[in-house]
Amino acid sequence: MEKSDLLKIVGKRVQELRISKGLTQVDLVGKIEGEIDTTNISRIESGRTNPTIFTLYRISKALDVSLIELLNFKTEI
Amino acid sequence: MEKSDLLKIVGKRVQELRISKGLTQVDLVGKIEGEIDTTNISRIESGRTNPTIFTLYRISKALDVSLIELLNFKTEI
DNA sequence: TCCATATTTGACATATTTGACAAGTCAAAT
DNA sequence: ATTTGACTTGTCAAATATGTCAAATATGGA
Repeated sequence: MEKSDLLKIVGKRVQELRISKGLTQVDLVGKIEGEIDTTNISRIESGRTNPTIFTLYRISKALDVSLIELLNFKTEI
Repeated sequence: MEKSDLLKIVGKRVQELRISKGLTQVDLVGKIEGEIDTTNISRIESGRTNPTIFTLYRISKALDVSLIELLNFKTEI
């Protein structure tokens, strides 16, 4: 699988979870430990950046799911 | 959870899978698509670096497991 | 429409991953 | 003791993730 396709899938999953929790990007940023910005959330959700595992971990915690759940895509990759 | 703890868990999981497949780091690098170096495998396995999701994905493919399986730790995180 | 909120995008600086190579460590075998 | 294999560690440069701010664009409601 292409890098860009992987990043799109990851991003869509983040967005899907965020919206299902009724959170805006601003809300999500407010719940994330440490520094982060809607800029980065936007870039991750749109697949424009290749996030590190720790960044994804922090996002998963803010979304009240485990990292494994965050990465549990519908598509098998 | 601390960043360093997360990275150690991820690294141990990579190492555990690699060894269970009877591969050396050199073997693994040989199976990974695209450029990579045993230096990075070593750093990831020891938790000294915070790999991107795409790097972990490439490693998972070389280990013949899905990304989700690679990140399926014993410890719930 | 207008207004407020939400998101995206660009520009820039900083931090860190990654790739590459060299050198070091360590254990095992001969 | 030397060699061999596996892994670690250091350094360097390049690419890129991240952080920050500002501006532009989209979205939805009154």
